[in-house]
This record gives sequence, structure tokens and C-alpha cells, in this order.
Amino acid sequence: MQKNKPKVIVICGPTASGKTKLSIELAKQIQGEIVSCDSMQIYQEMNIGTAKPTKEEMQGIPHYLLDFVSPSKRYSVADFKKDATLAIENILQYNKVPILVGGTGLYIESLVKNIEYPEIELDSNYRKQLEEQIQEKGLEVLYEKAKEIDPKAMETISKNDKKRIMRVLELYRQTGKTKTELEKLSRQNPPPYDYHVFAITMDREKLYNRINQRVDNMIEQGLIQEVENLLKKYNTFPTAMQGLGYKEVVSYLQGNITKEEMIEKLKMETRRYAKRQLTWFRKDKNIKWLNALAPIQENIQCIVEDYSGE
RNA sequence: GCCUCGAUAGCUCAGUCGGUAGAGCAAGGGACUGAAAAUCCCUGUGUCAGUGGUUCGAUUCCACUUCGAGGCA
Repeated sequence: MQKNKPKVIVICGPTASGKTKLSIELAKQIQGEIVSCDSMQIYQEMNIGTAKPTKEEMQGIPHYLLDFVSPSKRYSVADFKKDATLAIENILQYNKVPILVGGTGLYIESLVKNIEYPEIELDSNYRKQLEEQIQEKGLEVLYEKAKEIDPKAMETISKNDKKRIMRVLELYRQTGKTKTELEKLSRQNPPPYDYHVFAITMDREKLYNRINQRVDNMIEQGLIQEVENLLKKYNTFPTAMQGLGYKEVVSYLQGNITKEEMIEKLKMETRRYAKRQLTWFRKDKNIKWLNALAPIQENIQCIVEDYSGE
């Protein structure tokens, strides 16, 4: 019964590991089209800092979920799940192979594990209320409250993890169900596609060198100007300014740190991000690892063999 | 050339009245279900510059050597 499901290829891996290049080359060879799984490349006018592939790099391969959200808009995994599913369906209609590419583990997981999100809107008023309560009474009070509502979920959530504590409370308030219950409901149905998941990486030292190099290139290409333009054009950034490279440059533009400090900080934060990504992908024991330093054709062959098999 | 101070973790440094050492940062590992490039948790990695002396025992005291900083000529 797996046989009837359309096949979908996934290429993930840490930042700067060569996902873009591999995916485009693969797409050219197997009639593929690409769906980006990247929480920052979705934003318009954020090109240099997100290392968004350029038109030339794409070589005519269609790319979905790139460059289509205003930096002043909010976007979430649930939005992504919906948009990505539409994109995959679209590609399959043309009898092309969907290739999902990106470094946002949460986004990829939403598809590969087919996590279903109930239709709820963000209640920003309630979130504001919670923030105020934290200011007044401290986070601990909310932590205890969350523990009463959903003791199971709180086993893995730290007393200091403000975001997740708030989320437990938000979910209960809006749905009347606990996070634990909702998560169970979200995993009812098996994925509608036959996913073949690959991760690409290289040894840590070389990866870090590439990251450092890439940051230098971004600065040369005008990252600072890009951030200045954004700040001029928009005044609220619900999520876009969380992106690496953006918050650091803002801090520099505000005069909090020197340019050199900013560059070093950005390199460091990006290295840490790559580490976190690796932790995420290592968790999936079924993932097939590719060596980024191997010839590209070799990696493509690995993918094609796996894809054609079974 | 002489004098003084310093040499301890990847970096900056603390410390051991002689019983082989610990902070911050960096780093490593982990978690992750609507902010995820976010958020959070855990972990101390060491020829205590080298050689010799004193001592049951030296990273600690002494001598010399090397290197570094400052001062005097």
C-alpha cells in the first residue's frame, strides 16, 4: 500500500552544507521541482541574509514557498504545512517529482510525520495578558498553572521556557484541550506521501569554515544595506527579525556593537544554529546521510537509487 | 645589561597557608507540535611553561632556563 503513495524526496541539513546546489542539480536530472522548507527564505526582501537562491542559481527549476511573505506578516508551521501540501499537489499534477529542501526541522517534520493542526487563530490579546502576568507575578506562577492543566506536557518543559509555558496555556484557553491531547489528535493519519528523507553534512570544522566564509560574503554583498532597507520600509516584524543576520545587524546599526563584533557574533550564532540543526536531524534514525564533500553526482545517485527502489 | 611582575582549560582569569584545581566566555551534547534562523536544558575539557632541588608528597616553596609585559640604564 506504500506503493500507491506518490514519492517525495526531502533534502535537509545544516546551513551552508550545500542543500541548494544539490537539490537544483537533482531536480534537473529527474524532472523535479523544489519546495523550500525554510522559515526565513519565505520572506520578501530578505535575500542576502537568508542565502535565498538567486534566479541564476535556480537554473529554471521552479521553486515554491520562497519569497512570498511580507516581513511584516506572521507565519507559522501550520501555514507552512498547508502551503507546502498545495505545492506538492501542484507538482504531482504536472508529473514532476517534488523535492523538499530546507533546514527548518520543525517544518519538515510537519510534513513527514503528517502533523495536523486544528484551525485556531492566534489570540494576541491573551498572549499580551500572559506577558503582563509574567511581568507582575513571574514566570513561575504560569509554570505552575500549566502544570495543573497538563502535567504530562510539563514534564519536558523547563521552568524557564517561556514560549512553551505560554503555549500550553494558550492552547487550553482556545481549544479546551491540553497540549498532550491535541498532540495525540495531530498524529491520527499516516502521511499521504512516501517520503525519502536525506540529510547532507560535512565534518564540523569544514562546515564552520564555510559558515564563516558565507557570513563574510553576506557582508560584502550588502547585508547591512538590506537590513537598512527593511527597517525603512516596515516597522513591525512579528517573526522576520528573528532571522540570523538581521537581529545582529540591527544591533550594530543601533550602535550597541561594532561592525567587527557584529560579524563575529553572527558567525558564532550561525555556527550554533548549524549545531542545533544537526541535533534535530540526528534524532531521526531513518534519515539517510549524504557527505557534502563527495562529488555531487555520487550523492544524486544515492538519492536516485533510493527513490527508484522499493 | 639590570630590576620587577607574570606564565593555570580554546580565551580572560581565580585558586591551592604543600595533599594533582574552578569561574565567565568559547565549545560539546540534548529537547523541540501554530514565534523554530526562535525558545530552553545538561556537561569542565588541564603535562597548573620547562628542568632540577627541598619534601612522605610540589601546580603551590627555592634555584636556574625559556617566553611575555612593564620599569631603570
